[in-house]
Amino acid sequence: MKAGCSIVDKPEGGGGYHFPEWAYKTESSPGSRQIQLWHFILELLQKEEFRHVIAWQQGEYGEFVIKDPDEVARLWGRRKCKPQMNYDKLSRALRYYYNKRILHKTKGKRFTYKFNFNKLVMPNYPFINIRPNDPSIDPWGGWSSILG
DNA sequence: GACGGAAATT
DNA sequence: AATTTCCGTC
Repeated sequence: MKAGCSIVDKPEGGGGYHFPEWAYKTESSPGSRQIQLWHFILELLQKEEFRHVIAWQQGEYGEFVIKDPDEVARLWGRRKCKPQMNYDKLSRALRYYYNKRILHKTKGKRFTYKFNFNKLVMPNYPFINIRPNDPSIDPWGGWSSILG
């Protein structure tokens, strides 16, 4: 029993959006669904209220900047019930995504990473049809029209 | 800050 | 398997 930390994950910001059931890992534990870090990142990127914490980088499709590493780590730690989470540990998890081809680092740019959309997200996760709230920013670069 | 090995945790 | 934790190295 983890008091104060619900099994069912709630999206940050209290918005209505969340990934469908099958998008979550259901591995061993029968009742527990664990959100993936990159799902969480996309969730934050989708909301305007977190624009000062993490946001899409204009110009490069799929590239985002963590403007407030401590806050992102705090939010992630809250979601996963890991109060001791920090950017050092969160970034290690992001680094494991390099070999998995989910993300890669934008070298030289501080706190900047980029999703490998074409390689993994689009082919395997068609449910990701979220749109940026700001029309001037289109991280999906043309894919949005295909996704509808 | 960023990287990645190693061990622990869930 | 996907992190979380810890840490030496650059």
